[in-house]
Amino acid sequence: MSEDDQRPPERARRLPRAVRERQILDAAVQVFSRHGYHAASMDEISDVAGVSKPMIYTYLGSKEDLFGACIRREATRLLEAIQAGVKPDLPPDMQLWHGLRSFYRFVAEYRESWTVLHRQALTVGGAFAAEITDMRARAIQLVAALVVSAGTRKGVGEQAEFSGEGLSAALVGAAESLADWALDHPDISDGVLASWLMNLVWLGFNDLIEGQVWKPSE
Amino acid sequence: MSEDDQRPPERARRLPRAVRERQILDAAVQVFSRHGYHAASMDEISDVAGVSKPMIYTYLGSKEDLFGACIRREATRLLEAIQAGVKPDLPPDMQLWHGLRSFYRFVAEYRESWTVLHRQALTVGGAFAAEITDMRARAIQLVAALVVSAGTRKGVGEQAEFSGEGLSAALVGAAESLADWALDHPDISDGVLASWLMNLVWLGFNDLIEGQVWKPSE
DNA sequence: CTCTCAAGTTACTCACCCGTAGGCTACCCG
DNA sequence: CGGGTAGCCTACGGGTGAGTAACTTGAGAG
Repeated sequence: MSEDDQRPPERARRLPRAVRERQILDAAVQVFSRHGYHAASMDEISDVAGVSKPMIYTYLGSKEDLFGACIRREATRLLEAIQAGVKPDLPPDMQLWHGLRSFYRFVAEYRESWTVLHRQALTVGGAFAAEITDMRARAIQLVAALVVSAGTRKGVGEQAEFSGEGLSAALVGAAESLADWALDHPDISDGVLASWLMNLVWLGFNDLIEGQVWKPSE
Repeated sequence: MSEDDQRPPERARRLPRAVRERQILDAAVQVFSRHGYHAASMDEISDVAGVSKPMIYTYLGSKEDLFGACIRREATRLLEAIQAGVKPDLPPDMQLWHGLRSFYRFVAEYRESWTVLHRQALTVGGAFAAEITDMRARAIQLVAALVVSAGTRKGVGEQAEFSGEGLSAALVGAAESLADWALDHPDISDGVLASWLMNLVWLGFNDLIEGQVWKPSE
């Protein structure tokens, strides 16, 4: 084949460091999201990245360092995507709605990022788990701020039936779970997903701060 | 030490197979819940179980078999715990409430079981992930049945703002997430946790089937 | 008392995979 | 043109952990 003389240098060529680093991180996110931290091998990552293994070590450091770099990049992306969608001067419910829409848009577009952050990051243990847990805690407190803001606006404080933090944890969990569900139902738009959640949660929450309470009827 | 002559046979002794199998499974759940599937080593499990490694292989098979046995035992326990608490002839909301209470009671009592099922099982991939996903799907459909039952009772079918399956996925996620949160707040009783969720979700859901709808206000 | 079989162990093999040593080649600058 | 440096690779060391072979010991049956 005379083409073979022309084509073989197709792979690799010399590229600047920054580009390689991005390729490696992309490959790493992909492989980590598929297999999880421990089952992912550096060989596979280097293979997917189209680069030899020592490149990874010289550019990004050890496996743990690499995973950390993935986590941080994807976490930053997610947070920026959400913050870009939120409008701080709207009322709490509209803020929440816009945040949710941005969130679902992100998950749909970067599902591997979401998988790594949501499922795999916790299984490593140690520093990363703490980092992720921390980020999630910040998200919860952000939501809690909205909830409490809406609550005090109506003159309701902490009560037996009402724990801002607990409810926010539940709400964030509901959002995450619905995100997972949506991965299997790509035809549902982010607006619809956000609306479902608003209807489920915000209406119930509104009742609560209006003084209406559900009690076991027995 | 003359006691050493009496005490050394304290570890191990000869025990019937069934007892050893339980010890091994207990140890495996403990270790898997701490480290996850891949990071857990058979040596550590055998050590915790107070048994040598070949015992595990003769009784429970390979590492994957062992993990499967753990998953199945804990999943069965969880389902039985929930079913034991539920009263089928009550109205939907009360059924849900009792189910939730049993669930939170189980999580508090067997937190390692919950960790293995919720966090670790999905990271193995392949058959187990499918099994767990399946079980979770059954839970969601069970909840969906309750939700739809309550909905049709009031004469509401599927609408744009209303997908029984989606809402149930969100609800189950909220319950799971609140369970994780509750692990860090052991002073909150299962009744309170269940009540929070009922207030958040059921009230909102009630509004929904009454025709009240949240809409973006812009 | 001894024969047999289940309970249990030590000590090994083998594969996999993280991390690195050392060398090669293209591009740039004087 | 010739060095220097940044991009890039092949090939290996070494450690860890799954799974096994082959041995030992106790307890009950005849």
